[in-house]
Amino acid sequence: MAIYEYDKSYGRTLGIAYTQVYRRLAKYLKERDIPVTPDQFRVLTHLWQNDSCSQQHLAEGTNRDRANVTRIIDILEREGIVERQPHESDRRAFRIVLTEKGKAIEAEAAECGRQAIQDSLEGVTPEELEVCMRVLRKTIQNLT
Amino acid sequence: MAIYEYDKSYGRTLGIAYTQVYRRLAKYLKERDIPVTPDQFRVLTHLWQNDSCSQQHLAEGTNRDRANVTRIIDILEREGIVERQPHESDRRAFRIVLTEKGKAIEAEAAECGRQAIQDSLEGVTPEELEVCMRVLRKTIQNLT
DNA sequence: TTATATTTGTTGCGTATTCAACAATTACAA
DNA sequence: TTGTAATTGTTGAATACGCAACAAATATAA
Repeated sequence: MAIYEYDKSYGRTLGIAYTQVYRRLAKYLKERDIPVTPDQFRVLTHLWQNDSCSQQHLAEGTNRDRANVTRIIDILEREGIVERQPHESDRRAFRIVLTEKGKAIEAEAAECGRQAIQDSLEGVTPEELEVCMRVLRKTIQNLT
Repeated sequence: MAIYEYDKSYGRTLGIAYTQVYRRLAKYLKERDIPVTPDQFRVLTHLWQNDSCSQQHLAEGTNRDRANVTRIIDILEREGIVERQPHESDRRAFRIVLTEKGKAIEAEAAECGRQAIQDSLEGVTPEELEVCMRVLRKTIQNLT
């Protein structure tokens, strides 16, 4: 069997590219003293676009499981960034709402995200990016 | 400010695509009763191509830090898949070597990897994949 | 209405990840 | 050669992730 170059495979390249973007985002957030990790950022983006949704909804929207969301909300709540409020009609669920602090963070945190992505795409043409995004979306679709 | 669609960004799409491939690989490994996680798989691929290297070398080759490699090697050693052997000329370092079991796993595990990638790329043309890989490599280069 | 199934969130467990600090060893410069 | 760097691996702490099991609440079927 010919040697398979694992480290040049699609899966590996994808993994390393993602990790690098993740670390860059973490770096920018830390530099600006925004007390949020990239994973928490992911949950927050969903809330910025969709405030006061349930943890279940957050889990679906961030491609994670409920247990995970429980713990991330625990931390965000401890940091005073979100609050758990009772759901009006379903006593199993919470409504996760942004606090003022949580809302105030958005502009700067979003700038970190934009900057990380901009860094990562330097020298890439819009056409190349379009094809790349299409492939990534296709991958997601194929595996979902 | 216009609403920024975080969930359609390059960073998010990259993250979700990677997670999906990761989960698919985990699924295939589990189905075949290969006692290795995708993260351990990553370390193993490096050893299959480059046996008996140091943990530092493994960390560089897998885009992780040394602490991480220490713990993954702990697990792989406990599972009887690799062994720590003393380095001939540097008493700080180990040589990580595959056991027979570690070598025997390769064929089947590699098949899991290939299958996961094949699943993820169904319907993607070679030309599209080429562009996508170029963008991903560029991202890695930009952020390294 | 009542019994059963499903949904929502939580918790335990094992693994993964980064950061910072540390000891032992090695490399290097004065 | 001796004192200072740097390197290698380890550990602790905090966060993250997926899976399985669980209780409480809700939905649904008999």
